[in-house]
Amino acid sequence: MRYSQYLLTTLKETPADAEIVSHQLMLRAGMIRKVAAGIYNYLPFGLRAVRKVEEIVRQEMERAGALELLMPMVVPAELWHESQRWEEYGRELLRLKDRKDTDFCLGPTHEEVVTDVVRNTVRSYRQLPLNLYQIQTKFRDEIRPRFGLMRGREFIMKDAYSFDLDEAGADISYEKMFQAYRRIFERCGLKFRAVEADTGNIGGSSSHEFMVLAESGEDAIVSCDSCEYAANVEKAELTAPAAAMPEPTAELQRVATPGQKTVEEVTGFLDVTPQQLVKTLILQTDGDQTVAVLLRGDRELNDIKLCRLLDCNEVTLASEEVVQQVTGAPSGFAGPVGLKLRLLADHEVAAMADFIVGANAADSHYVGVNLQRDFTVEAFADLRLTVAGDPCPRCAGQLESWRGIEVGHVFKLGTKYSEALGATVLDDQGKDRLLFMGCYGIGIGRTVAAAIEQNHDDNGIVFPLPIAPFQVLITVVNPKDDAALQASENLYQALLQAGIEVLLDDRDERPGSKFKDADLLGIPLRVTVGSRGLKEEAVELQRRSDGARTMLPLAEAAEYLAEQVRQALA
RNA sequence: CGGGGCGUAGCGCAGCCUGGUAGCGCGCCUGGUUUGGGACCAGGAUGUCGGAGGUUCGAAUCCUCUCGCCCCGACCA
Repeated sequence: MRYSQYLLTTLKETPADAEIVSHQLMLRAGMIRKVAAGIYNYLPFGLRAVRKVEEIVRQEMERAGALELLMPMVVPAELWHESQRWEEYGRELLRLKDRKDTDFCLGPTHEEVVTDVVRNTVRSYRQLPLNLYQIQTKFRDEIRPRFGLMRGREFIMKDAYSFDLDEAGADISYEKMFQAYRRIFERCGLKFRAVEADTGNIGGSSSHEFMVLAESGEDAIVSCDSCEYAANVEKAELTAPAAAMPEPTAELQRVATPGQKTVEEVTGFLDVTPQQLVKTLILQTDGDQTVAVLLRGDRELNDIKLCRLLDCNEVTLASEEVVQQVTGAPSGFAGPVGLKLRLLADHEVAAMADFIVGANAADSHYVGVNLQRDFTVEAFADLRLTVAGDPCPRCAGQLESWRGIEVGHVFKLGTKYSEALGATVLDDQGKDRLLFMGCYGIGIGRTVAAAIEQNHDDNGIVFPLPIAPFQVLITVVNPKDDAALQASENLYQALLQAGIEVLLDDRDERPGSKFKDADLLGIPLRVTVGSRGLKEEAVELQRRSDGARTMLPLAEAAEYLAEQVRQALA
């Protein structure tokens, strides 16, 4: 491709509304342009990177035995009614009506549709196992899209769905996809970790997320420093401390704490540590239950764990009015003593004695509080958010924490959808059997963004070669210099012949601008053709990754570059 | 949806408080000089000041409403 004929408008200045570096660079390098919140144009240069990732995904899916199909983006509501998700999915599901007033939605994921395909086409266990995938535009009406392609409302996703006769088969399919994902992200040149994850509203029994490690990641993950355990903090388990409940030593006593509401205020006022306080959260579920949860003062609630325990979809902090009504005090003074509410406590609380709680009365707390003696709870459970330093649930190690960008997610679904939609096959006994499913997603655009997040420097993008829009960039220092123009033209043609993806910067621009653009665009191999080198019948090769420069004899340059590309792709 | 902020040329911004000719830098177009790290000279184009209503002789500026966008929280590939 000749730069002079390409649509590639780079920006010198960073657009004001881009916050994270991948978004800024994608905008500056002319990869994407925003159309509306969370909705983007993929410009030619950006689309090439997207296609690269798609191609790697395709190859690995095919290698794993999956078959590509394409399902519609607009999905009739009927299918979503069958799975109950029309009601359950919430407002991320963009609903619309056609001219006949029939309900449709824009597909945010395709379990229903693919299950419909399979129930209508697969009759026998002999057609199994089956894995169908597509690469398609999804729409989720996110509450808050952000960070460019990192969290769009419209985004390109690879989604695969496996179908097996039984759970053992489904486990094998899951493992195959797991390995395929590893290969995909390795080939994309990413540093990542597979972690245990919550299944959210996709449902199913277990899942793993593939996290690209990056400071800007929206997810917190923990991993063990001595075993293989790694999990999203939402999911990370904590085993109950073995310590027995300590004996009370202090009397229950009410103290005045005027205006001291937060944990910091109360502990500061009483000159104690947050570890000596038990906070009482008054929460409401989407099922309109009100419950109280006890946590050690320095801990945070993991609402996903609580939801699982309460079998609800959402918990929110109760409003000031509700707190006032159930505790008889303004928020900040709630406590378990005498509280008439369902009362749950984190395991850690069971190991505490002589602690501090709110007194359910304005401006006062209790000190010297003890379980059993002063109040009882309905149950102890694992309810808090894991933090770095917590013990590993699998071994004697300690957990470390990281930030990650979720680029892939694999789920074991079981029979949730096959049961809802009635997807069965006949087994070897001639009996109907429900299919065991798995589903597997990769955010294509997000993977590109994550790769940039992980591979850039102050001057711009540093594309890993396998996903670079072009592999080689030829910079003609002065296109008015006929010898240089001719030499670069020859090199360009030779590289095209060799099947190399090459961009020839033949613009009549000052060299400085071209070099700046070259750095910004991040094409892995840059060849500079100028009079300086041509005197020695040579061109200069500079690697974007480390800036290393070498002179290449003109006659061998094409072959050498082609070999470099081949090696990088091997 | 709650909280915070912003909408003025393609991009980055000033002007608004205290109403009176819409500006700067970069980019873009034309011509010339220049050519190994964002050149220089000369000339040029570009705005319904997010939108609607109001106040006023007069509104980018003041008032009301509205739409959009960004950031922090709950959702997710």
